Amino acid sequence: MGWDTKDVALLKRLWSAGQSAGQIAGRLGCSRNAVCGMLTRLGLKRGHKPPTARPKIRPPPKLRQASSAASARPAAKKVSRITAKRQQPKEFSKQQLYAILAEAVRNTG
DNA sequence: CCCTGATTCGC
DNA sequence: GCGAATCAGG
Repeated sequence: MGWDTKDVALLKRLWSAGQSAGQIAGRLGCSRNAVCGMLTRLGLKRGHKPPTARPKIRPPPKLRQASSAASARPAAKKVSRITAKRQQPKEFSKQQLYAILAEAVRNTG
């Protein structure tokens, strides 16, 4: 997932527009985790829920993937909705992107 | 039950 | 720096 300037821009735009990480993730074609992580790295976030309780208590589930640092994977989403996954890469035309953006801003602005 | 958000971990 | 794994709350 090479985060291009446009990707980050779209991410920030949709995020600011009020879109959820899942939505942005879907539009960008990546997992919400990537989007959320990106937002965290960018220093965005909405600051809704404070670090309820996530110190660093991570059991020894070592060995996560065993290949690329951050890239491919069945992405079987451990948590919830383990029934079907997105197959189509979801291609959005510029017009379509502008459409969703318009809709997003329409909702927020 | 599902979705959503945030953090931490491994490369 | 990136994505995945994972918990926590609504």
